[in-house]
Amino acid sequence: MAEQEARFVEDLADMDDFAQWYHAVVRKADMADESPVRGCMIIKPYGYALWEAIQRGLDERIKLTGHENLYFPLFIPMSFLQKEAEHVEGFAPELAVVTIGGGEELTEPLAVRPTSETIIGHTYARWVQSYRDLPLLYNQWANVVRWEKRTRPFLRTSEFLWQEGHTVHRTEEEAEAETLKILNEVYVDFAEKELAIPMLKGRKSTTEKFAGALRSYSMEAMMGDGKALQAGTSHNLGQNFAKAFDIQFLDADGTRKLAWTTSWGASTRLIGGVIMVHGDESGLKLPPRVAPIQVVIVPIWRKDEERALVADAVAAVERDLRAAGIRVKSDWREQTPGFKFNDWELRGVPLRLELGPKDVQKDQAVLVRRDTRAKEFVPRGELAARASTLLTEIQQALFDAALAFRQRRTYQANDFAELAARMADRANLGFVEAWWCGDAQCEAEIKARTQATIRCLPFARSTTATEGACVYCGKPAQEWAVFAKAY
RNA sequence: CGGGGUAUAGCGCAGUCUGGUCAGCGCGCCUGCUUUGGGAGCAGGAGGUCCCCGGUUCGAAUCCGGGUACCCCGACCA
Repeated sequence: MAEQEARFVEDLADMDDFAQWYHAVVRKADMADESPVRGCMIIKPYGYALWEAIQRGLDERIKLTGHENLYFPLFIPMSFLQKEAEHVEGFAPELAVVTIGGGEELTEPLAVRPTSETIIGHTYARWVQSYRDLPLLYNQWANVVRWEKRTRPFLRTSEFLWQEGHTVHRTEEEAEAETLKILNEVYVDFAEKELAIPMLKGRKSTTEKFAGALRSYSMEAMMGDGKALQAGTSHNLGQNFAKAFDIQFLDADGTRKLAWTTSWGASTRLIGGVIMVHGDESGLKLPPRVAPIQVVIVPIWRKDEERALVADAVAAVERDLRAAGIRVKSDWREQTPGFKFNDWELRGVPLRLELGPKDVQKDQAVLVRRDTRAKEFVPRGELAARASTLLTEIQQALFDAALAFRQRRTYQANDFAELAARMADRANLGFVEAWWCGDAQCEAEIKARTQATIRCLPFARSTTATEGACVYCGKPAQEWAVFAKAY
């Protein structure tokens, strides 16, 4: 028995080997499967249900902030990508290109979209005539393809699912406001409230910004191994794409003006984030608000009469919970309760409800939290209310735990030696805040020597000083930067 | 794309060095009985182009050549 248990959890127990643990969770929790195509994954129902929850949460916010959904084609003429110099340089190395269609060589190769700024820019140029047409606030849910050198399930796949928003504005201020609104009111709000992942918000350094953007902003999350995950980006594209695709409008003053555009995206990578932020040695821990199953009912019985008795009680409880808006599932598989307990913990279901003959007798049920494993006996009539309360508490507890972890693993460095030491301490890896002179050279050398990149120049600084010495060169610096190793 | 590792049943593996009763084990799966409040037991059973293509040989999971995919470490990126 002990041996079996050891064998069952062997891959998960060793969280020190985080990469191994991650792969094991993805597979054992039935989130995804491998595909025959390099770098592409099959998202299984349980993983896809989580993605659907993410889509719902983001889509709702995207629409609340005034955007509409539409859809552009998968293929983009190669010439479109070449119109914005920085953009093509950034994406050319990872393009998949179609050269044959219907058995015949195409006159112009078609890129499988790595992102849609170009084809959308081309189209927006026709849609925008007057300042009265602005702003254009559109979003699309799509798949994109980037031929990545190294892939990992959810975190980096050759094909991935995402939403990409593309907007056009009359003024620079309006475009900047849009960019920040998306970051704050859509991405961070969703990630923190629904995924229970605390986010660090900030601006990207020039090196790290989107290819073709004027300024990029991102939200960065700390994973369980202390590495950073860029979880959502919002770009102020300035007039770069408007110039490249000739998006102009006649303004109220009678002059033709170049428009200002933005783009922003969040992807299936968020699923990887949920796994790596909340998971533990028993597997996944899903935030209740996005968990495909919020309460799993494990019925317990010995004899047939008991089973019938329990079945009635389970059906009634299931109805109650469903009526309270809780996503519930009863597990009637022919397995022992112990097996099911472990199985659902592995899948990260926030609350387990045990119901056996003894409970039917006492008109109660047992509720067990996934996060703390705290167990309580609850009278039948109070189950739905208590479950709702617990789900809310778990949601908050997951966020609090993640925030506490990030705070514990966030350091400051005064000089390069301190920064390097932090990045070398694998067991306590995390974010390091430090002054940076703004020189890309310093940024590059830090990266070469420590693997750490500037995740962002955070909006909220943990120092009141406005100036310091660059962590690398020691020269006067005004930028407060967050360094980390990243996925 | 460089360096390292791996590919044998759904999963995890042994066998490969030294070619020939070598198609094996555990878990899982199916059937039956007994079980069921923290990963059940016994009995019987099903399941494999040994990743693919080519070569060497009387004979290849095993040796040689070439692919493909996955994992790890880098460089590149949501």
